Amino acid sequence: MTKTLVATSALIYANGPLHLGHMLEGIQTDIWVRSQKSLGHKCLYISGSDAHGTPIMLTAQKKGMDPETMVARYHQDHEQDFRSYGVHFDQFHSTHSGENKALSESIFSKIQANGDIVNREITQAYDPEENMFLPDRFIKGTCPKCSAKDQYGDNCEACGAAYNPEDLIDAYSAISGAKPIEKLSEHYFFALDHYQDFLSKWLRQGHVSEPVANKLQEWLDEGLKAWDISRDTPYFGFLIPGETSKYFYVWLDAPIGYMAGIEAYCQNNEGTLDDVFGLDSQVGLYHFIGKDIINFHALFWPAMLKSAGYRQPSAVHAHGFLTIDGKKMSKSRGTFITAKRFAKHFDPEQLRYYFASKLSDGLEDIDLNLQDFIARTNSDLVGKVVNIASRCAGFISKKYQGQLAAEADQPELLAQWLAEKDTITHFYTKRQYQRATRAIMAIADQVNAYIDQQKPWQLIKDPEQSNRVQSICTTGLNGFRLLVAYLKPILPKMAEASEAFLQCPPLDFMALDNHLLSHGIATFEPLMQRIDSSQIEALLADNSDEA
RNA sequence: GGCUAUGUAGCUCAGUUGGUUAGAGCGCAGCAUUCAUAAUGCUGAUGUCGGUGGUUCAAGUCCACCCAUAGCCA
Repeated sequence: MTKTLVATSALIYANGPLHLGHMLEGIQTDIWVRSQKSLGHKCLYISGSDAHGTPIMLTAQKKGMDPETMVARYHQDHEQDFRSYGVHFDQFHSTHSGENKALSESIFSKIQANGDIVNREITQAYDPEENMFLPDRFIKGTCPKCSAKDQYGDNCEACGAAYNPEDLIDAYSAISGAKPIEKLSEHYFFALDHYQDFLSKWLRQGHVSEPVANKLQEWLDEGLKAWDISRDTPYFGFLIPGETSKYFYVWLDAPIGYMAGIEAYCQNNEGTLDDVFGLDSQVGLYHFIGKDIINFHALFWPAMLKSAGYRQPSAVHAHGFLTIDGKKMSKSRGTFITAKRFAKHFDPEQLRYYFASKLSDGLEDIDLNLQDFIARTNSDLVGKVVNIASRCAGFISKKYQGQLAAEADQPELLAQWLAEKDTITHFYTKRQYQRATRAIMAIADQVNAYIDQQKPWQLIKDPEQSNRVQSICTTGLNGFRLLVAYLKPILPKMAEASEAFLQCPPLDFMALDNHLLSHGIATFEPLMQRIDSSQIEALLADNSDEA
């Protein structure tokens, strides 16, 4: 049955270059979308720029440009980086867009009309020199627990303690250095507590995995509280209707950005936003996110949608973080690698395969172990898969004018490898890419073992055995064709090159049943480069990243 | 500090509802092979399953506590 699906990955905060952690999510989602398309489903991939908030405003100030200009620049830069990694969006939109402004305002008023907006005065730290309220992370000071200096307002990096900014000793503004004062302001709150019962049920209906539900259970156990959705000027964002100095908090309009992206897609193509978000929608809606923003996507967002009269996501899929050689990505430790720098030294498809070989449907962090990355690429892709084409193609080109035999030797083997398709596509759908790659490599091992048993390089010496050699290589190359088809969601570029080599139509999961027989192929050319360890040294020595 | 996860061979990871001698790939050792981007095949070695107690006829798998790591705490 053909389904209509929409997948999103988290909108990218538009104040810096893309790094490999962003790529992990983009690649995970892209592989899923490609696999679903290959299965014949209609599947859209929506993402975009997250353009608002204090950090964007301040970064732009520091760079001496308008936030609009900076956001537009990173928007283009990010989409380009994703493209170079084969991550293809049906719509890469922005939260700083007309669609998003209209939707944010309309959702706010629906929520308000539903009685879920409350106003309350709160006290907040205020920078008297910059004349602005300070978010927690822009207040620094001495940790009240361990006395470490220059710690952020929410937690201490030295001892790990969590506290409130007012607990800091000798607090100062990270922007001006001034001592913050307390100031009153009226804020808008979304009455999340009205959705306590709704969310308790929703979380246990399979929309999130059990570990995620357990995590969010903490919030429910403590009792949900109203969520502050407004910020005072100066702020880069959308003004709250009827206000002149109060804006929507960035996390209010960020998830609405998914809707804006879909609406923009519909305007350029077909359908309406309501097809996806209407209460009777049958479209599968899947959010791929990192584990740090689970609360926004699996508590606040479903509640907002409920209040505003929309459907909820079919599922929220959270993944872990990327570490590099076991360490957190961090600029100071030199383990921060931008997408651009990595792509200068490696074929991005190699990273796609490496990530796939380690990704599961769980929350565990993924480690990019650079030595392991070499081993995986060289042994799986070059040594196993591409090697099959390489070792069969020579015979076919030199001895048979590039023609495959009319019949495969041992067709039952091909049937067996083809029968693995359902298992493999199931793993893709379940986001168990590690299992998918294992299943695929197990087939590659079988194809290589088969060729080894048949020893075409010995048979070729006997003219009587010529037809057998041709049909053995035909079996080998058809095995290769299936392997490439199975890998195509992960390696779209290598698959295209292989299609050109095999001179066959696009290798979709839906179109694999007919093997290539009495069929001409092109001359073999290397489809994937082996990695040399000197490339890692070059990557680590390269300091060309944007400051 | 509280909570949620994670901790299995040198490396990266599987281990279903507890059940015979704990698995895979890479790496390593030996053999075979030379068609292939020094690729492939066969054989083999390797683990106090983070620690300590406990439940059980039986625990990597359940329980308690401890240690380490990560994330979250509106």
